[in-house]
Amino acid sequence: MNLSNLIARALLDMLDESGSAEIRRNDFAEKIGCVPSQINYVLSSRFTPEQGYIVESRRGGGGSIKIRRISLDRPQMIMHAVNSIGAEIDERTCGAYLLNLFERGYISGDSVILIKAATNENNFRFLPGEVRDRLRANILKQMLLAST
Amino acid sequence: MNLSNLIARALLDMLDESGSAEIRRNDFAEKIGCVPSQINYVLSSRFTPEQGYIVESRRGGGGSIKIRRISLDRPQMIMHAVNSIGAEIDERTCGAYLLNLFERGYISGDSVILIKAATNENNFRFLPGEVRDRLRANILKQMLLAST
DNA sequence: ATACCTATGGTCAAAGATAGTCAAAGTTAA
DNA sequence: TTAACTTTGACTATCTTTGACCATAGGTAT
Repeated sequence: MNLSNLIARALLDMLDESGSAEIRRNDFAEKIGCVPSQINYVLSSRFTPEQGYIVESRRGGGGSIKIRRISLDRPQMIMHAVNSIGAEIDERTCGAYLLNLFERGYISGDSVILIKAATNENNFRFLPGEVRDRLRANILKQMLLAST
Repeated sequence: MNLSNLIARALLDMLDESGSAEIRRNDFAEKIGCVPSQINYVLSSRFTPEQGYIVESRRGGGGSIKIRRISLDRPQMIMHAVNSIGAEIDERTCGAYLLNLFERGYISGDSVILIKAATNENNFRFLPGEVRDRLRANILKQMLLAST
């Protein structure tokens, strides 16, 4: 494992906790065991806006580097959908959500097919009716959040 | 036996274990006893997509070459997997199936992510333990059959 | 206020570490 | 004999690591 990957991994760990991370370049470099400028290299090669991150920094005494995951258009839309789904959803409504997201270009056709397969009522037939829609909501939300 | 066949044989041996192999070109060439570029020759003459392989590589420090076998009989393989899954499957075993199918090139990385999201134990927490693995097996099988 | 000092982070180019390409030379099989 | 396949190495492309030098913010002495 090369140094840059190590650094990226460490930053990712910090980001996982809250979606943002703040470091002091020199301290962090020393902890990792690299020259400070390598932190810049990693940031510019693996934490670009294209890759979904915003990096801000301040120089001088008390300076630091802040990294945030940004919400592109799509992630925001997905989050909005997930939040609006609620605790239960029936198969019909689930299909409507998927069609809508697909038509607006937020999820791929392949994803729709897979999600429909996962949320199909047939998978749940052996379960009591009361829990099926709740289960479907859980699965749907998880899959939307995971979809590319 | 010429060098290229030797190299191909060595790669095939590595691939047999999991359907994928990773080498560092220079090290591997030295072990075999050939110039590094000959590895490229072997890859481009014997590990093409037409022959059922995907080759990916990365240059620079820490770089490497990855080789994956893809399948020419995906439908059969998927059916075989579906049939061997049985009525119940736990999350761990489910992950193993997915990793195996992915490494052999039967399903895409995107599909793996979606299927894992759908079969995650967290989705089932509110259900009694006895039904979770049965439910997971249903969903997994449906999704495998639906996956591209 | 001004000048200076110190503590940060930023930039860039060179060196290092891999892998890729291509064409010439060698070998083999039809 | 000749066309296809193999082997080699010089040159190229990409990614990583390092360090010298630059820029900026805040504090301190005058």
